[in-house]
Amino acid sequence: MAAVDALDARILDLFAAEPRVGVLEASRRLGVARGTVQARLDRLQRDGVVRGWGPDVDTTAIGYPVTAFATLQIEQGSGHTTVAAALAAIPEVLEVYTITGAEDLWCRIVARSNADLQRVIDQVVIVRGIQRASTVIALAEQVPHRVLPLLHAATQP
Amino acid sequence: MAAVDALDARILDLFAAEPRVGVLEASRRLGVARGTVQARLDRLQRDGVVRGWGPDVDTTAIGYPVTAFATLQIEQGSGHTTVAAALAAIPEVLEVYTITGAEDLWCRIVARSNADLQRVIDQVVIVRGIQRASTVIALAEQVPHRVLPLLHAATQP
DNA sequence: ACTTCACTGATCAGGTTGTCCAGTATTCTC
DNA sequence: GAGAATACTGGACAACCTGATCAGTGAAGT
Repeated sequence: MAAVDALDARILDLFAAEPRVGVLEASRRLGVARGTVQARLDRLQRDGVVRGWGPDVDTTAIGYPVTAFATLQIEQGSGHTTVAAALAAIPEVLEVYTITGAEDLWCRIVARSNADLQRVIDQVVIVRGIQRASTVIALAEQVPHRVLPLLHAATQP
Repeated sequence: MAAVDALDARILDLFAAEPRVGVLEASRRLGVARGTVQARLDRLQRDGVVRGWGPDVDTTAIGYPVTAFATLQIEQGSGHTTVAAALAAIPEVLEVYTITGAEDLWCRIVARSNADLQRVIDQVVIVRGIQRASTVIALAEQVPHRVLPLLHAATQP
């Protein structure tokens, strides 16, 4: 596990808020030397704290305004991994986890409309090994995905 | 809704794979003029297709290897928004949605350990208006969060 | 046929990057 | 407490990239 301190958190905050600032400008804003910012970024990446800097694409903006969460039961004997691999082939499936509890898999899916969601679910349940799917629709995004508050909390103790 | 074409998708693919490439290098790799890449990026951002370029922080790497999904029932009369705002104050709560079905809210939470998860859940259920919480633990990340395959699919028709 | 739009290829000044370095402060180890 | 390791600062350098702008070309829509 990698240790992150308050400066790391401030650096990532800044780059999250204004991705276009360069290392030099960041060092000015944070009041540290440029080499420090550069070294911190390198370290964060090397330690795996930062997985990447990919663009955050809004699915609504590209025509998929419907988000749903599906929990799946799979047949005894079907491997989770095999089923998950088949799900990965469906582009509308954005995320898949194996979970505890009565259900086996959890996934996040998107669709162009509620009617289109049926089409996507059909693609999901047709996957070999899936026994049952239960779906709920996300009505509103109350707290958008975020990690930075946690990062700050992690630097406290 | 913004229209995205294959070139947009290729641009975002490239920047997701290699965030450090500049606009100039990207234009060379993609075989288009630099101004085109620049204009596309500006448009994608302006149209809201790209929300940002924030660092993808790995919660495991910063000491929170446990991910769980909680569904909450809230008391009749308690506003979803009020409850969600209270949840937003807990850094371990990474995401909150209102959902259809028997439950009212869905949220993603992380913790330092299974024991620590109890602490976080306690913080969640103590929020005024929450009646009941049901939690499942994510055992394995079968398909990590992704959007780019969908982006490519959206450019097909 | 006309207008609009997007792309190309080019230019320009200015700023930034990557990479060194020596000096200093802090923390850790023996 | 002494020595070693580590991290940060402030500076330097050449090479490169950015943001902005331009005229010219092709395609699409009116």
